[in-house]
Amino acid sequence: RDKEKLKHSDGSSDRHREKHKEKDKDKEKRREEKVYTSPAAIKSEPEEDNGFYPSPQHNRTSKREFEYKPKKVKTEHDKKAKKRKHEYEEDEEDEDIKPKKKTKDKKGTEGKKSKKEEEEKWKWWEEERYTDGSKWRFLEHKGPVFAPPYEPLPDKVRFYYDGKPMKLSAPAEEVATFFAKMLDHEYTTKDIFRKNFYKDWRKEMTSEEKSKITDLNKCNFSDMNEYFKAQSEARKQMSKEEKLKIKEENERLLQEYGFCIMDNHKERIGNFRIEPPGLFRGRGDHPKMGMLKRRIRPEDIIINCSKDSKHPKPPPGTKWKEVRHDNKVTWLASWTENIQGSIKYIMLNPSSRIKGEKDWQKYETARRLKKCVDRIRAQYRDDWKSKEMRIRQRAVALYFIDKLALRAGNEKEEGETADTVGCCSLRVEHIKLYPKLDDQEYVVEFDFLGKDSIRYYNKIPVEKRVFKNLQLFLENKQPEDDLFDRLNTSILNKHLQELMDGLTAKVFRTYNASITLQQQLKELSCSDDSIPAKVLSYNRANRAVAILCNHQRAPPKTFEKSMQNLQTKIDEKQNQLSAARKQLKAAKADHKASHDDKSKKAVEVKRKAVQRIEEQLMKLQVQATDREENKQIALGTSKLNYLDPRISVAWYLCDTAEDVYLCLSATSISDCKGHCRKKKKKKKKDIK
DNA sequence: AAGGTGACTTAGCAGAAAGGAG
DNA sequence: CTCCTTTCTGCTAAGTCACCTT
Repeated sequence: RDKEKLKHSDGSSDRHREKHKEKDKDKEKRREEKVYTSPAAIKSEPEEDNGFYPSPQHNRTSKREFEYKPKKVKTEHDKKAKKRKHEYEEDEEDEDIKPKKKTKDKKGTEGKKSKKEEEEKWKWWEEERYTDGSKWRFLEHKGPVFAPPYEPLPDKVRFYYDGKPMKLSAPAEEVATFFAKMLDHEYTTKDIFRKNFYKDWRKEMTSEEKSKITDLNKCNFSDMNEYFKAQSEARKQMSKEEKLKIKEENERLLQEYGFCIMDNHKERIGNFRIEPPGLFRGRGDHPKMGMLKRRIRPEDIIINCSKDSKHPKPPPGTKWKEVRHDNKVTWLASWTENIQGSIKYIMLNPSSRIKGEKDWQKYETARRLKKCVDRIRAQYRDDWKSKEMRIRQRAVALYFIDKLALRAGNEKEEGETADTVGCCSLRVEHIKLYPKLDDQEYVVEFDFLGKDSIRYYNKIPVEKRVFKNLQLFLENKQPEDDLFDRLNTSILNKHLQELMDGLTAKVFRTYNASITLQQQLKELSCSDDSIPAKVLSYNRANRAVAILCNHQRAPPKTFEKSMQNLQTKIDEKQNQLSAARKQLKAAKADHKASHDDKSKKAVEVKRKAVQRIEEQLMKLQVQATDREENKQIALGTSKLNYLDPRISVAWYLCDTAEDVYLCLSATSISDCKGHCRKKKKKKKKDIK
């Protein structure tokens, strides 16, 4: 039955629903009597492979409530919840969210915890999505939290110009403190940073200050810097009570401003605090580093909420720039930032329905790509032979995106941002061709800065046709010319859209990341591995993905030290082990001599001890390996954005590939539980 | 087609919080 | 309980991509 549903689901998704709008509306009317709208059965088709990362399945059993009654968030909702049918779930979970109430009396961490549980209980994935492009029907929130106002420095903290103390006006002083706080950072030694800072700082000075201060090199911020260091030290030394007070205040703020109501549900907001003013810190060689990021006022903020909601109030004596009611977007508030002139948004937390749906959709698109990726690959290989240059370029670029998981590479405005590239924006200078390199033929060397100015360096052998094409693309070009001069992301994505509905360049990254995890897990792990071995296998699989996607990190500052510590522990353990082994040997000898019960028991005891220490040693060694391999690799990003969680859950929960297959056609843990009942209990609590 | 804009996802880093050893 | 290490979270920059205008 699952498979039947599975076939129906996402392939037809929005378009299908669009066509059947009328029918949908009709169903909506009948919602009262019939909650369970099961899709028509469609012939099942055997899956062609081992079932990893299979086709999608939707298991939506109820519709979103369209008529919103603000006053009745909980009650109405609860009634509806009861009507829903969840065939797999356990009773304890058959409850929808009930905003607070039972948590109100308990406070602090307790309250937080149970709130989380409540949110988990709303199974938005079992409800219908909007099909008309709207994102919500009702939205109410309290608006953003502004950065605290500037507090002038105490008089004893001095700024010196040309060796003489100088009292700055509040606006100039504030900007000076931004610089003073960063004194230890190497940013402040960079020319561009200093130049940009100085230029913007002058704008904040009084005319008197402007005429006095003419050279940044004569400014001495070190007294201010000391002061801030002392402050942060004092913060660390605060008493427990003081710390608790701050924590409570933060919690209060979170409770008041950190949530909104969207369509009957209380949802966590992602970033409800407005970014405080400061000096812009771009990544890499950014031409705007050091510029002043100005303070955002209520007059800069556009509020978005529903008409029939209680509108957020601007702070006393201020007004919003605008209040609008646009339910085609998901943001609650926005403002225009002054460095790049781009818009910043306040949006919901990833735990929210609106983010979760999008995330799910992303993986469903990747699953659809899996079904037709062979066809697409065959096509681009064919296109390498095209008579048309633009098609060859498109095909080679797509090959890179697919094989190397490169980003699309939009054009960017020169001089506005750091000079970074992606696939379509690669320049001649970023690749080198080697007809022969060591024992390999047709090797391409990539060396360029990608997103966040992270270096991508890779040497890979490519097919002869690709190589020849690259040679062709390079003909008569200068190093700074575009490699793909007949291609850009919009051309590429238009082409991809024709190959598969919803296909864009980034889908290849998602797909290849997830499929790599799956293959690696299968390859690296063994069902009866110990837990530490499983952890290592998982991390290695995760690492393979991170390497594919070039997710790097600066080695942690304490890396060497913590590695040494671990090595010390390993050495100690090894000593322990050899001591234990000696004792075992002695006990054995003793037993051989006496053959009595007592000595036999002693042997057993020693044997157990050896075994235990061996296990501990192994655990430490695994940890060391893991950490060493992870030195410069960031696993978090792929975990968060590229790996379909169903793959991990299925792998963890199941002992055989067959189990994994079954679990992957499930859409929820409760489905999975049905397949792997035995393992469920033991592992359930670990799975968070 | 070119260029600009808006909305949304993806990214690494710093500091906070949690965990664990002594 | 304290102190240090490790892990998690918040922050916000930097991408992608659709859509609009000219």
